[in-house]
Amino acid sequence: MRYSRFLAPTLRDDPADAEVISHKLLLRAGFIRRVTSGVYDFLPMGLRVLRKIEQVVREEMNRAGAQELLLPMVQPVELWKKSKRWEKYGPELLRFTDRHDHESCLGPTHEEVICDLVSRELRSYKQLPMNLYQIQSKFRDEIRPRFGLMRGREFIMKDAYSFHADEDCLATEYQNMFKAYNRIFTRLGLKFRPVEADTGSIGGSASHEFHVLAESGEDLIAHCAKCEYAANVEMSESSRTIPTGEAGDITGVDTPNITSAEDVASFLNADSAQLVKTLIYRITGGPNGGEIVAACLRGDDQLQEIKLIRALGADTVEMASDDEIKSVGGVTGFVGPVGLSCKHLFDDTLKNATGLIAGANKRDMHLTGLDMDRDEASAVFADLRQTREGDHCPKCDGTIDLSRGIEVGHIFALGTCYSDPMEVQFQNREGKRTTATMGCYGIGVSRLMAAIVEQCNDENGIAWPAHMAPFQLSIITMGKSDTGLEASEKIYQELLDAGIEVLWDDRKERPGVKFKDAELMGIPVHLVVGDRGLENGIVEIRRRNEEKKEVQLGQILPAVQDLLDGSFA
RNA sequence: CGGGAUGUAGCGCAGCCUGGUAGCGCAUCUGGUUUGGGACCAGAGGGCCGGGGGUUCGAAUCCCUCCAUCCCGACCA
Repeated sequence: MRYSRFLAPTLRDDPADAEVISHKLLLRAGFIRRVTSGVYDFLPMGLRVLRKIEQVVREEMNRAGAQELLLPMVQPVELWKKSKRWEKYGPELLRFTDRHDHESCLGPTHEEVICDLVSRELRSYKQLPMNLYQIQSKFRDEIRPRFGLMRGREFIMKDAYSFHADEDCLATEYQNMFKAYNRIFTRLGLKFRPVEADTGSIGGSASHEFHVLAESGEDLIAHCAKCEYAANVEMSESSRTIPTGEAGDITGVDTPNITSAEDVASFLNADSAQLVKTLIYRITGGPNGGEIVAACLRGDDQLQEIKLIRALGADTVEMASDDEIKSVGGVTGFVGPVGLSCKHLFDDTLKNATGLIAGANKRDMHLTGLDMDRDEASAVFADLRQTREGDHCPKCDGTIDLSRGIEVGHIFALGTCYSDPMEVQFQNREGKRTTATMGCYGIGVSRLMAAIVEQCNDENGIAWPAHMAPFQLSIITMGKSDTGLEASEKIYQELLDAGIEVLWDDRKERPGVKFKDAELMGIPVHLVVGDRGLENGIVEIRRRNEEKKEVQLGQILPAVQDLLDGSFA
């Protein structure tokens, strides 16, 4: 490709509204442009990288025995009503009505459509197992799109769906996909970690997320420093050492205008772990919607809302208003479990605890000497607290570290939660109609592009792993004499004929501009053709950010191939 | 949807407080000089100052309102 004819508009300054490095660099290097909130153009340069990522994903999925197909983006209301998700999915599902007054939606995921297809074609257990995947645009009307490609509303996803005659077969395929995902992210040159995950709104039994480790990640990952244990903090189990409190009688103490756990603890000269923090929530979705509940934790722990939601069997929860707190007998700032009329859940760390301090549900007063076994004998316990750095690993005697991660893949063992309502059935060996068991497996392809940049960048721009770069090599023609252009053209043709992806910077720009752009775009090998070298029959070649080497004109191809091979090491 | 910030040329910004009819750098176009790491000189094009309403003789500037964008929270690949 000749740069003078190529749409690759680079910017000298970071766009002001880009926050994370991948967003800045992808905009600056001319890979993407924003069209509207959470929706992007992929320019020629960006598409080249996207295609390479897709190709790695495709190769590994095929190798793992999955088969590619392509499902529609527009999906009819009937399928979503059948799965009950037309009601459940919420505003992220973009719905619209066509000229015939028929309701449809843009696919945020494809369980409905694939189940519909498979239910019509599947007859016998002999056709199973079957794993079908596609690489396609998805649309989710996200509340807050951000960070460029990291969280778009329209994005490109690889989604795979497997169908099985029984749970054992699903478990085997789940492991197969787990391994395939490890190969994919390894080939993409990423530092990543598979973690145990919440099954979330998709539903199902087992689930792992694959996280690229990066400071800009939106998720928190708890992982053991010693063993393989790793989990999203939304569900990570861990324990902590807690000082035991002195047993005693319940006593009311004045705590004028002192409300926060830390302030009460220091006022009473106690450890904030001895405080019971009581948070009042309203269940906002699910069968028990509207109910007010209390969650009680150690004063120095944070509530993990996802855990609360799971413990309650709710869909969503919200912090209760002051009026709602009052309605269950609480006083904002001085809420405690004693005397609250709503259902309350205690964190596991409060089991058998003695000498606790809690709000008295009276203004300016707390209770001391609370004893769980004596005063809350019928308490219901659950794991509600968020894992903290330094906690004990649930699997070994190691300690837990926290890292930020970008979720780039997610695999689910679904069971029959979709195939059942969607009636994906087959005849088993005994001739009986049986519902297929399912798994589903997603990779955020466009998000991966951003994640790679998050890990692979330096002060000069994007440092693509060589096999992900938009071009393998850039010819940088110096000066303005015709000899330089003519020599460059010959070299360009020679390299193209050898099957090398070449960007020839034939623009009438000064050398500095060309170097800066090639480095910004992350092209791994630069070939510099200048009058000075040509007089002596040589050109210069070098890898991005490395020392240059001189090469005889006749030796260019082998030298280039040598450097390119080296780039894969 | 809550909290915070910002909207002025393709990109980055100044001007706003203290109203007088829009400017700088980069980019673009023309001519010239340059040419081994984001050149220089001269000239040019490009703006309903986010939209609407108000105050005023006069609004980018003050007031109201809507919209958009970005950041922090709930969602997710």
